[in-house]
Amino acid sequence: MLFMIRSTVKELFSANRLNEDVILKGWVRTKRGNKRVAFIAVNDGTIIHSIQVVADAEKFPEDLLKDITTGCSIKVKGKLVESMGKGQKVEIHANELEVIGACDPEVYPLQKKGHSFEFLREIAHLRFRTNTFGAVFRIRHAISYAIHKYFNDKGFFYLHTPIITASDAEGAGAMFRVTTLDLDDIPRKENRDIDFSKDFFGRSTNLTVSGQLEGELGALALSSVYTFGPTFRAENSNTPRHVAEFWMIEPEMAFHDINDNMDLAEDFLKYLVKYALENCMDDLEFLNSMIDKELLDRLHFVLKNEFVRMGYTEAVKVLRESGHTFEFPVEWGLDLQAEHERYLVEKKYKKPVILTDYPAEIKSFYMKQNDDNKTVRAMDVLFPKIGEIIGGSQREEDYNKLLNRMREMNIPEKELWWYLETRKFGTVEHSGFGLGFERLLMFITGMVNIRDVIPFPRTPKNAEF
RNA sequence: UCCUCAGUAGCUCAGUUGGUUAGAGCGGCGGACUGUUAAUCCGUAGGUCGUAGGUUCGAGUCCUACCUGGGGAGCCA
Repeated sequence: MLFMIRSTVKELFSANRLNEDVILKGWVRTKRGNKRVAFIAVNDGTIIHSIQVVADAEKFPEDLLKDITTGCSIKVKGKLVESMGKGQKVEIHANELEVIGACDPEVYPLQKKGHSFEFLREIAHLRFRTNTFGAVFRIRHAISYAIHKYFNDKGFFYLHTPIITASDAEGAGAMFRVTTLDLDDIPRKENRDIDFSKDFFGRSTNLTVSGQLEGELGALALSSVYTFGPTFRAENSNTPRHVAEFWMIEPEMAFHDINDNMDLAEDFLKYLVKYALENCMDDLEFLNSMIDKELLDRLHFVLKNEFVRMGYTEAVKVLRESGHTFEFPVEWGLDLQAEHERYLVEKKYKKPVILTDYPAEIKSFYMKQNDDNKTVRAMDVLFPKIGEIIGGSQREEDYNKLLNRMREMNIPEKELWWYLETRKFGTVEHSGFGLGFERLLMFITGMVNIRDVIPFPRTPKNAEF
């Protein structure tokens, strides 16, 4: 054997390489043993499982074995053999060992034992090396891929909507300003207003809070498009379900009404859950055993059951007749509170619920107005434990109705002239929704804090790493 | 932003009505053990008690402000 390439742990466990000489590189999770033999668990992140490397003490200098500590990176050359011990089928009997990068155990923060997620957030640069976060981020990748696959297979086009936007008209939340102005010497107009004509784009700009409006432009030519990109909200939100920078998937479809929209949302979510079950079982089983014993049951349950679909008006009726005492009032015209949504999803129906046809006053200007002149074709998908995972609607395609609504809600029509023009030139019925990628991941992984499903969470007062 | 709980060793926590030298488990280190699985057993080091003020003879403990984190609410994905 003149030349050998490194094998990953995943390959060693899946391919039939028994009794072959192999090279392994990875990071040491634990080392056990005695004077005669050392057992080294090596993980390279390709799979949740670590592989056991067995080193006979007599074959290696004492100092070398001493340097192999939790966290260090090593190269192992040896033979893949059936394990003599219980707990693993195969292991590597080492012939050569080399420490690639040492790791001082006095200061290395990760221990063999479990750590709190709060602590691991403070060492986000190292938490990838834990079983839990390895699993979460492998799943995050798999679901990202599945999203593209789903839409591609359905004939959707991936549309890149802008990250920097000049429109702050949508009202989806507070925005982060993008500027190159000198903050120590801000140019002012005569009336003391900031003179944005001196700014990079010659106008005020922000980070996007949604690609929807631009997505609609694409859909009204390409039929079906989707976006999948970063989204920014400068809200001072401090909850386990909010981050300032997150990833959102926003499909937008021409010739689709609200029912088509709901069908797509349900099919899409189920596809992604199914994809996880079919492709990430190792990681899901780990999460199920260590994080959330009901995770797999819940995933299967969502697949098996149809989502409940009901109108806002009916939901209000159900809540009022429930006999349940709520802290906040339930009354037609008021927005539903978290406790109300939770009652419907977790107590009453015990499955995902899609609510539609909300009062116009509590929803966005672009939603299609119903004939009752009171409600709009909004659609919220509510999930157990997570709450609103999708928000969407059929869009108002009637130019005059849209314009009137914008005036009523003080949306600056001049800034959105391009949005209005699509209703002037060959308008069609269309719909879409926004899925919070991290919220979906919370559901699929069982993680209860959104900061633990995104590699580097951005929250108020925290932009470390 | 509001409500609420918390901050003590590397980690997770205990610390009584304020009282003398602040404890445990885990992890680390040293040793024992012929194949271990979160190994086990013996030994050992390790602390500006979140920060700044204040009350008191005396503060980890009480008070005030601030910082950070958790949970709940709002905003929403």
